[in-house]
Amino acid sequence: MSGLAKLSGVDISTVSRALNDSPLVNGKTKELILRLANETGYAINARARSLRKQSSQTLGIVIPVYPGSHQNLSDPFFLEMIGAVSQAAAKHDYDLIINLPHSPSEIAEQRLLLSGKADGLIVIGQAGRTERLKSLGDAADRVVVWGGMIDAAGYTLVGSDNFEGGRLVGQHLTDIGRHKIAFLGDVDLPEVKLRYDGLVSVLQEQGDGKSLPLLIPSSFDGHEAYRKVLELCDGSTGFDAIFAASDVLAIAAIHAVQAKGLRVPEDVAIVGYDNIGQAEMISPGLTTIDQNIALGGEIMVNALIDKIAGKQVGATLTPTKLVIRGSTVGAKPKP
Amino acid sequence: MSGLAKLSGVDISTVSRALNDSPLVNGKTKELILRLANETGYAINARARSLRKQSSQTLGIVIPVYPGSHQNLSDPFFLEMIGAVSQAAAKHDYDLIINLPHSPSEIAEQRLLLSGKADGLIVIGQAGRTERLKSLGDAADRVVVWGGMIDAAGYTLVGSDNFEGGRLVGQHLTDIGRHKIAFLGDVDLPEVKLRYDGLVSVLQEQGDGKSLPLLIPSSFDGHEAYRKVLELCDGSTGFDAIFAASDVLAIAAIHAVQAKGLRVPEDVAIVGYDNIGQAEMISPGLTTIDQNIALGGEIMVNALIDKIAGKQVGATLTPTKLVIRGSTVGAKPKP
DNA sequence: CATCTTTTTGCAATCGGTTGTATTTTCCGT
DNA sequence: ACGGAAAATACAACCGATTGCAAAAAGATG
Repeated sequence: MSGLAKLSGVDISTVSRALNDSPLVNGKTKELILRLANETGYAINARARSLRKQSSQTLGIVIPVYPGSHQNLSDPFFLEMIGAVSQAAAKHDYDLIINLPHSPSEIAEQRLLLSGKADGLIVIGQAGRTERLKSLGDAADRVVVWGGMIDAAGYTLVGSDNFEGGRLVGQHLTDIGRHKIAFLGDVDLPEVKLRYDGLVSVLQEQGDGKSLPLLIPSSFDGHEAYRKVLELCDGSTGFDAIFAASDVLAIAAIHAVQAKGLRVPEDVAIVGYDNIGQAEMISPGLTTIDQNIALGGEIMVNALIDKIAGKQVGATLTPTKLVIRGSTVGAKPKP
Repeated sequence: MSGLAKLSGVDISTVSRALNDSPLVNGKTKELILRLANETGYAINARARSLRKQSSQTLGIVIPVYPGSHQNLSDPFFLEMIGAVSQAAAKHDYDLIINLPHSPSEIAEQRLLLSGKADGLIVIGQAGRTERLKSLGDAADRVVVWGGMIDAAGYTLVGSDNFEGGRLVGQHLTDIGRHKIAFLGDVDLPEVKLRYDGLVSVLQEQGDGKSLPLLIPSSFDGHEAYRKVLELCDGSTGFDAIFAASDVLAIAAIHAVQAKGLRVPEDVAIVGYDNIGQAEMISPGLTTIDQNIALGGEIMVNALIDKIAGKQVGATLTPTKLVIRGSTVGAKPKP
C-alpha cells in the first residue's frame, strides 16, 4: 500500500480510503489508485487489516471428529455440511476455516475464537459441548451449534426437528405395515435420542406396547453398523424394518441384510436419516429424512453473522421431511 | 497480553517470550506468566501475531466448484479431499481455510495467498489453472496442485497415476472377458483424459482396433451421467462394461443400468475411480481405482509446507491400485 | 569488593493497514 | 477578489504481538 501511495503521489490513508471506495476520496484519484492497484496486482494485506479492524471476515467450523471418536470425517453428512456452510459463508464474503480437534479435550473453540482467527464459530453436534462452550465467556455469543433441540441449551441451536423426523419414519413404516422395527444408532447422542423418541411415540400411539422398537446400539461408523446388523440377522429376534440414525448406517444395513440373503424392501424395509447425496444413487434408493443440509448451513451462517453483529438469535428448525424411495416401497425405484 | 504484563509486573516483551517458551526468560517468571495466562483464559491474538510474523499458520484449499461448473461440492471425492487435507494440516499445526470461487474468473489464489490469509495454497484439479497460477508471480512458489501429471505443468503436482489407473482398469476388464467397454466421463479434463488413454493403451496392446472404447461424454454430475447411461442402454451400441471417470458416475451408472433391467456385473461390469467411502457400502460393491485420498492430502500438505519453507519440491504420485468388488466379479460381494 | 560474565528484563521499532482529526484545496456566491 | 462552506487530502495514533538491542540484575572470579 505504501508502494501505491508513492506511485500515485498521495498519502497511504487516501490509498486506503480509495481501495475501500470511501466517498471521502475524489473520483479521479480513486480511479487512478484503482488502476495502479490493478496494474501492480496489489492485494490488501488481510493480516494488517484484520488486526486493525478487529475482524477477520472468517468463520470457523468445528467438527467433532478425532481419533477414537468413532465418527469419521468421511461421513458424507459432515462433508456436505462443510460444503453447505462454506458456500453460505462465501455469499457473505466470509471465508471458512476448518478445525478438527486433535482430541476430545482440545478446546478448538478457544483456539479459533479467542485468538481472533475466526469471528464466529459453527459447531456441528452438541455432544459434550455444553460446559466447554461456557468456558468461552463472552465469545460464546459468537457461536452457533448444529444439534437437536434441547431445553437446557444455553447457546443458539440450529437443526432439524429430530423428534418429528422420528415420528415421520414411524408413521411411514407402520403405514406400509411394518411393526417389528429395529432402531440402529447411539441413543446417548441427544440428536439420535430424539429420533428414537419420535419413533417410539408413534408406536405407542398406534397400539400395543409390545411393538416398541428393538434397539441396536451403534456408533456412526458404517463398519460397526454392518457388523451389528449381521448379528441381528443371525439372532432370533424377528424384524421387518430398520430405522438407522444416519444414511451411512442405513446403507451399511442394506448391504448387510442383502449379504444375508434378505431382500430390501420386501423382507426388510430400511430408512435412514440425513438424505445425503448418495441416498438416491444407490439401489434400492434410500428412504430417508431430509434435513436440508444446504439450507441448514445457510441458516447457521446467517444466524452467526447476526450474532457477530450483536443481535439476539433464537433457535431455528430446518424443514424436516420424509423422502420415500425404494428401500421401503416398490421393488425398483424410478428416477 | 498487556493485561498479563500488568498482572505479572513485567514488560509485555517478557510476557511474549514466556508464552513462546523462550530460553531468555527466567524459569520462575515463565511459570508465573503461564499460570496467569491459564487462569485468565488468555489466548494469543492471532491477528497481531500473524501480521508481525508474516505468517498465518493457515493453508488454503481451492475447490473449483462454482455455479454452472457441473461439478458440485457434494461429490464425496472433494469432500474426502477436504477432510484429508484438513487432518494432515492439523498435524502440522496449520489450520485450513476453504475457498469456493464464486465464478470461474475469480482469482481465489490471489485473494487468499497475496492477502496473506493463507501461507500456501492447495488447488484441486488443474483445469484452466495454468495461466492464472502464473499471475501469482513469486507466490506461485507456495502452491501445490492436485491433478494428472502433465509435462507442461509449471507448478508442483501431486496426484494418482491416472494413466496407470486407466491401464489397471483395462487389464482387469479384459481379464474378465469384457471387450465392449464404454468410457463415461469428460476427456477434456486432463486427469480424465489420462485415464481414458490408459484404457486405450491396454486395448490396443490386446488386439483388434475395433475394441476401442466407446466414449460417453459426461461431466462429473451424477444426474447427467445417469441420463447418459440410460440413453446408452436405449441405443443400439452393445456394451458389456462401463469405466466411469469417478465413483459418483459409476454409482449413477449402476443405478441406471439396473433401472433398465440389466444386471451388474453379469450383463454389465462397472468400474469407478477414486474409491470413495461409499464404494464398498453399496450393492454390489464398486470395483474402482484407489487414489488413496488420505495419503494424497498428506503428501500435498507436506509438499506445501516444504515449499513455504523455501525448498524445491517435485511432483509426486500417490500409489494407484485397483480395488476389485462385486460390480465386476461374482454375483454377491463378501464383506 | 571491584570487575567481568552471564542472565534476565525493558525499551522501542516494526508489521501494514484504518480512521479520527487537522489541514489544505476547491468551489461558491456575492 | 474574498470569505466561508464543502471537498479532498495529510498527519498521526492505533490494533497487539515479536524481536534486535540496550540496560539492569545476578552470578562468577580473583
